[in-house]
Amino acid sequence: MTTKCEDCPLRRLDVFKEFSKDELIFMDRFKTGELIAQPGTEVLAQDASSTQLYTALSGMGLRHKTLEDGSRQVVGFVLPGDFVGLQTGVMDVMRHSVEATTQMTLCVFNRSEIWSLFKNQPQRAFALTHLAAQEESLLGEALTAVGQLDGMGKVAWALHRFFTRLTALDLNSNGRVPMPYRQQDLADALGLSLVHTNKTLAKLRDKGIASWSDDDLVVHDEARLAQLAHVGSEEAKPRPLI
Amino acid sequence: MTTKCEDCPLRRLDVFKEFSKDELIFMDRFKTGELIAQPGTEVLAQDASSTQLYTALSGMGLRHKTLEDGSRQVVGFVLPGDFVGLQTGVMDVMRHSVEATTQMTLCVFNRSEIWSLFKNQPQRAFALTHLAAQEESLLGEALTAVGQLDGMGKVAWALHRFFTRLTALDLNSNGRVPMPYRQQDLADALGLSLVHTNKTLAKLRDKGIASWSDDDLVVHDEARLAQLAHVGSEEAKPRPLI
DNA sequence: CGATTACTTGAGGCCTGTCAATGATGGTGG
DNA sequence: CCACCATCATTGACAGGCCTCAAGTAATCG
Repeated sequence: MTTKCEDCPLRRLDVFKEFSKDELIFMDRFKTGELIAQPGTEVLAQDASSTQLYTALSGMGLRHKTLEDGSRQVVGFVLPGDFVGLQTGVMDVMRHSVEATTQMTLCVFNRSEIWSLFKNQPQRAFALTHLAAQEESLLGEALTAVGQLDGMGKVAWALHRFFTRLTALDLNSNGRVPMPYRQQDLADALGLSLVHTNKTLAKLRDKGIASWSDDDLVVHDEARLAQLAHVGSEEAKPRPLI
Repeated sequence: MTTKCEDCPLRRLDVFKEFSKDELIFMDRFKTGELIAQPGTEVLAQDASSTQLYTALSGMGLRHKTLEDGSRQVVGFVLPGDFVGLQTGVMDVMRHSVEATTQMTLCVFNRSEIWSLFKNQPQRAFALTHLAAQEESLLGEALTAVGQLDGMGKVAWALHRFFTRLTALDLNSNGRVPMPYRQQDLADALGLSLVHTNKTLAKLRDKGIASWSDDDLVVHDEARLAQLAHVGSEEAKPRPLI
């Protein structure tokens, strides 16, 4: 038994734009099922094409690229509401892998239906493009953090962004959000070594700014964290959900 | 007197997908004029919205983000055929600035017409999304290079990617392509200091692999450059032009 | 011809990577 | 129930790649 789009819990969050009645009906036909991905499972593979596209409904994962020498760049964290598979949807192949770090539930769409979305549901097509632009924006921020900040800045940036995104998803309870990743994942996202990432996290913990352990991130001083991350305080604008 | 889309020189290049007769007619109505941007001019400003979107017709520029402490991250180089303004088109504001480094000619579109594109020209809307996905892919590669490679690798990656893109645009004459940027621009793109970038370029020159001076990049040993950049040899697939 | 911009080169120091060892936890099989 | 193993987090020591500071050259411009 799968969730009907009408009953989708994500849809009610303020971060997501509202659906018209029409859109809801279309989405319900567009959605062909649900996929349960176990932790460690690869949902989409780099350099491969897929006939299916997904929207994360619950659980978390990450996007990463692997170089031939074995090093790995984490290019993003997949949270509920994120669309995955855009690249295979419009360009044939994925340029990065997507893997589940916790158990994930994903809404499944057929790639072959993408065209009908553009042809019959311009609003939904626009939403898809909006998400693509948003993803581009996110990657630009990540590139800026990795390129311009020092170790402390990078780690602070990542924790702050994560905290903000999770808070928008209403997963923040008293300054605590779930963060079910390994330190190695964060290190690979920031271009830092595992050791240095670990020591930097220890500093943030000792200073009483933020502490991350046992899959939970607790932020004690958000202002200080934002300052270290060199980010202002922008509220999240509503984005589409697909 | 502006170029008609039918006569657009870019359209004939193999990198770009072909237009249908219908699309050509639509694009000609969609295009409202041309903008000549002088070197150093800002075409689109970070955190601002614009009523106009552009496709670069000739000349080169760059996209960059500026932090409040003055440091700058170059998030991309704008070449002929590149669409700029997607973010302001679908999300209101730009998250980076776009500036011309040479004189540029840009095709101008009205942002308000974007919706008619989605409503009446699903093929063109799809093309736009394709470009967005491509841009995301490019940023993912840049992030991987900046995050995982050492100084030599980063510089080699940038030169290789630049050389490949310019070659696809048929701007390669005997292993020489125009590269009208400052070393500081490259440094800001790679998260390296100007000094270190300069010394790394000198090494590549001394080894006879590639030399960049006087706004021209000459690649003498593409295979070695690709190896240093940790990239395989993938041919460029045709992409849409808007 | 002074001022400005960009490129080049050397010297010194620190941030960050690498190596290595230890602890903590959880799963597994005897 | 307890060795055994695998994974992940933690900490110290050391080295090196890259940054910063600084000075000098070359080219362009008003």
